[in-house]
Amino acid sequence: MAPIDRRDQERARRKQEILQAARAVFAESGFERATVDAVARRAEIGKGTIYLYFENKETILAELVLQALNELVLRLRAAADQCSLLHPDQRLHALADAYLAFAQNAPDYFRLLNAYDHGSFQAGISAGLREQIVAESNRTLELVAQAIADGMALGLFAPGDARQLAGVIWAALNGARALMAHPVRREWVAADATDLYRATMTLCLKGLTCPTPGERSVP
Amino acid sequence: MAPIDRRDQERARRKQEILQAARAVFAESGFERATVDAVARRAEIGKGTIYLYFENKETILAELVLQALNELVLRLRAAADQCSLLHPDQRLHALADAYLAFAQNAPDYFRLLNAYDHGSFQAGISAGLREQIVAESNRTLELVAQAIADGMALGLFAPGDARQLAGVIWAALNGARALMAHPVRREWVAADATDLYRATMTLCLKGLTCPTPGERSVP
Amino acid sequence: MAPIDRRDQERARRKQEILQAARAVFAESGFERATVDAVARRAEIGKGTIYLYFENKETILAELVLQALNELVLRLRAAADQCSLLHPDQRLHALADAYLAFAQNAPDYFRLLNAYDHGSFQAGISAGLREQIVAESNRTLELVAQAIADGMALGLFAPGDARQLAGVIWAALNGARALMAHPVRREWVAADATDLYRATMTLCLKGLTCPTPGERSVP
Amino acid sequence: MAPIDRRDQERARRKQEILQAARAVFAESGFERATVDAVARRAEIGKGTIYLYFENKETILAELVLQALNELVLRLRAAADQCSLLHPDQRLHALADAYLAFAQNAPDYFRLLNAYDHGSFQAGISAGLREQIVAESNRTLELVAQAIADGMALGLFAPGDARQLAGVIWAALNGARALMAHPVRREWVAADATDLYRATMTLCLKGLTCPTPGERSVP
DNA sequence: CATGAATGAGCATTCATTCAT
DNA sequence: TATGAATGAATGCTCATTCAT
Repeated sequence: MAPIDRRDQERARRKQEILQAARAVFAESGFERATVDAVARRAEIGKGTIYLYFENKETILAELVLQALNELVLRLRAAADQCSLLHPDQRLHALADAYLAFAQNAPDYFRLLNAYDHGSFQAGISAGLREQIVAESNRTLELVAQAIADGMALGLFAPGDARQLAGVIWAALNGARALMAHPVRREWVAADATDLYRATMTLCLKGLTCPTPGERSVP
Repeated sequence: MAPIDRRDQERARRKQEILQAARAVFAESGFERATVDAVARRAEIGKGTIYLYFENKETILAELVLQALNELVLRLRAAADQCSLLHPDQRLHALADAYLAFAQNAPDYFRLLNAYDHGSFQAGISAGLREQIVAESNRTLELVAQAIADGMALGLFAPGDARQLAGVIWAALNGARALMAHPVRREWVAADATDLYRATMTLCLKGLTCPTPGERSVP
Repeated sequence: MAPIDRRDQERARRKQEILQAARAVFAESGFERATVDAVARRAEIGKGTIYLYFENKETILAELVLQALNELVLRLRAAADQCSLLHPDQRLHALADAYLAFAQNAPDYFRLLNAYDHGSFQAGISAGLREQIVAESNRTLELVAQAIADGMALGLFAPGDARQLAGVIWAALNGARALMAHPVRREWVAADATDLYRATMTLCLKGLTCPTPGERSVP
Repeated sequence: MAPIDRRDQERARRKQEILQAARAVFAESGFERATVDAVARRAEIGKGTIYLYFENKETILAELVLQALNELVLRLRAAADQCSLLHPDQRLHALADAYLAFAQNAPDYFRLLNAYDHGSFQAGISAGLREQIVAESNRTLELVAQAIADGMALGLFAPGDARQLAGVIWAALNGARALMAHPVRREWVAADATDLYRATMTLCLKGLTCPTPGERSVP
């Protein structure tokens, strides 16, 4: 291993350390309230060091978001692949479950995704990074759209605009998750978060599904 | 009218002026970036005066949120009342439309609702105010739940947990709106925001509806 | 005296206090090294207060420079007026002496003038302020040019471009002052600063003067 | 050539490379704003390496200043030598022209000289270096003083303190150059920089010169 | 010798909140 | 009651210098 390799590796490791520290700090205090100082303290490095690895506070967030999206897409793809031969219903359920699992297992990443979606970070983030995030973000929707399109092709789902329906379903899942993230509303609904989430997917699938020919053609 | 009344009235009017100024300023710059100074300038009063009417910058937000919720509930109730005798399907569609209309006609209030939901404002807001907000917020869900319960009672919707389903539907609508608020995703979905929103409600209703007896009992 | 007047007066007084504190601090450490904190401490006020009176650190410098120039022009004009009826030679000597006196009595102001001339403060200073400074700065040269023009009109000085000669003389005086400001060079020249300064003016005047007709036409 | 010599040579070359890089960077951004990082990048070496060759950022400036002075003295001496047999008037003109040429051909060096004169770099620069700079700086004045002394000895200039007059003339030239370096004042004077500079020298020489005996003793 | 990663003091500026008038 | 001047803690970011490799 050449020394250059070692140095690059070391550099990448350090960057990861900072990112993980930032992930924790941002999750704790929210991006706006979090300070670079706090990130540095968490990473046990000097404040200036952070600026050797990142242009900006905002760039740290963006890189974290990209990382989160990578992880999410990975999980979604794994779920989709595993169910590629099954009924699209099941594939969609699997995608929904993977999404929920991600939100539950990596809640830090999840908050970050939301924070990035909400805030307006046009300045400070390089165009390339922004594009990567958009691309990766779209990939999640594409996996859902593919499952729907497959279902339509098989005549299991009523024909329609797969992308639009993917949007609807993804939005519904997201909404359900957001709803249940609020303790107050969770209390009002008086249901388990996972149950409500599953109910959402079930409801959507019921709306999506073609009445089966067998049920229709009563002699 | 006693002088005390007059004074109270004056005081209430002043408070409203500040709130409306804050509403405009918060909408323009976002809550975090908005400054109390800007609110005072907008309201054409002294900065210190604001603190005679509000404990905090956060309290201003909270009172605005309460106002926004009041307005929303008013609209939703109006929509529900107008459709109280019609098919619950139509009542739910009317609620959804009223919600969307609110988001479009009072975008300032809407941003505020989201900002409040997102931020973590535990400190600085009095418990009483927080409770009022929670109560008013729940009222929106109750209207939806009522429509669903009525539909179930009439045998039009499959029996189930009305609150849970209200949560699901409300969440789906909210998710749809949030999805289409993002230019990037709107582009990907390639659909009109209102269309997707309606499609969401339609999908949910399809999932909710009992197959009609008439359709079933084919002789 | 209306309260508004009093408030304005108070405000102006405060501004002056800050300016005088800044004058001292800038003179001590130089503009670049001086910190706003130090100015605040010197003025015995909070750091934020400074920004109620000035946009910028640079604006403080600019206002000080304007003040310095006002003072300088005042002194030069007084000197010129007092000698308006005498020989232009004497008026120019008076202007030079006034300039030197200013440099010696208000050395803080003088350093500031130099600092401003040297630094590049395009940003941060309002256009209006910049223009005022330029105008006031030119006024000093105009007084010199006027004296020269008068001397030419009287046939005492050889005819020529009064503005150019004013530039030459002013530059020479300035150079002399700058030279003697350096201890090292003062030592080398081994002359009193004031003597060298006067010698400069004398030399210039000798170069300027027309040989008097009476001395030439010896029968 | 011993290996030690080679090493010394190599070291000197390296030092020169750094100095030339610093010269460019300082000229571009000014000494205060320039960063050691930028110098290192320009010199295509590591940042730490610079500190193997120089104690300080300030020392780099000082060594550059010494180099600039060496170059200036070289040029002045060449000009003086070439005119050593001519009328002292011409020698002084030649010195002035050489000075102006230096300012125009090596503006980087010139800015550095001014920056050094202006800033207060007592700390950080070794006493020895400071002394060298003083010595070399004085050498320029000595060349002027010599020309004046020669003129006095020949009876061409009125007798007087040659050093003092050298100071006056040098200061005048310097002032003229500084005046014309300012766009605003150049505009006011409405003259070509070189013309004004020459006019300054001419004026000084006129003030210096003895009325020629032939002109006086008209019978 | 050469490197460049790491450091942390330092800076200009902002802003929610207080309080004397 | 209304005001707005005053405050100072807090923030993101820079950069000369050091030091382990």
